[in-house]
Amino acid sequence: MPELPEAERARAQIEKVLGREIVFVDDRDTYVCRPHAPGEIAEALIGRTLTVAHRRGKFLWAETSDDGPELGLHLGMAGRIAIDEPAHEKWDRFALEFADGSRLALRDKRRLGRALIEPDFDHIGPDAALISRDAFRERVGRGSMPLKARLLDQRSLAGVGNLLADETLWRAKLNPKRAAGELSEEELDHLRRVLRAATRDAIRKGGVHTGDFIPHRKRGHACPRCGTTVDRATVGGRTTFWCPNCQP
DNA sequence: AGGTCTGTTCAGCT
DNA sequence: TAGCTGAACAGACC
Repeated sequence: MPELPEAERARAQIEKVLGREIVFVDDRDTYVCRPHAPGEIAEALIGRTLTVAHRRGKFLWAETSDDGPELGLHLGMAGRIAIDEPAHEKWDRFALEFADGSRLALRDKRRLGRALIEPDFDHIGPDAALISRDAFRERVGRGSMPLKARLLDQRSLAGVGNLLADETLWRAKLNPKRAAGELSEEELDHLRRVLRAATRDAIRKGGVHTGDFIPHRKRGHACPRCGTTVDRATVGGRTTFWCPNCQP
């Protein structure tokens, strides 16, 4: 279940194959490669190389040589980038093969990942790890939506998933159900600092889904800070855990 | 073995 | 327009 930290690892993986000539593209999965027909992505990429790998939030894209189209990739909920691993017939939803025999695959059990050319990121907000203080105040601190729902909205802010949202709100001692627009500037600034720190920690630990990032995120578990049993509810359409004592 | 849960994005409502 | 709901997917889990 990739979030920003996992996406950054994936971007680094893509960097390993920059400059290699693409000789084959497996774009047969019309769901993952929508809206393209089979062969369209292949036609656009064969003969070119990937030149630069970018990321904003969870969205990945690579520039291609000779003014070629950009290649957009998204890991969905279960995807990862596999470099030079033996091909997996079922789970490799998209793949590039290079002239030197190496291979890049979008390996995704759930099939919610995406691969497409000329991706459009106009509607995606600034990266959660890079957003300025003023932009954060403006984009997050508005509206009547629950604060957690606002953090998960990739148009407001790109990169925060369910686990990172819970971890960040727990560290910041903010209740996920509070209306985002009712936070003070001080609370928003604090939230932004905590979010950046939590994101850095998650990247360092190799991702947010390693198990120990937010250990109390289970029914009936105790808050690591005060021992209170955590509450559980659906907020913004997502399962949410919080400490009713620390996050009033 | 079957039902429930999982998370992100997007379409389609109000 | 803002915000909410459910569909899409398919494996993990109980």
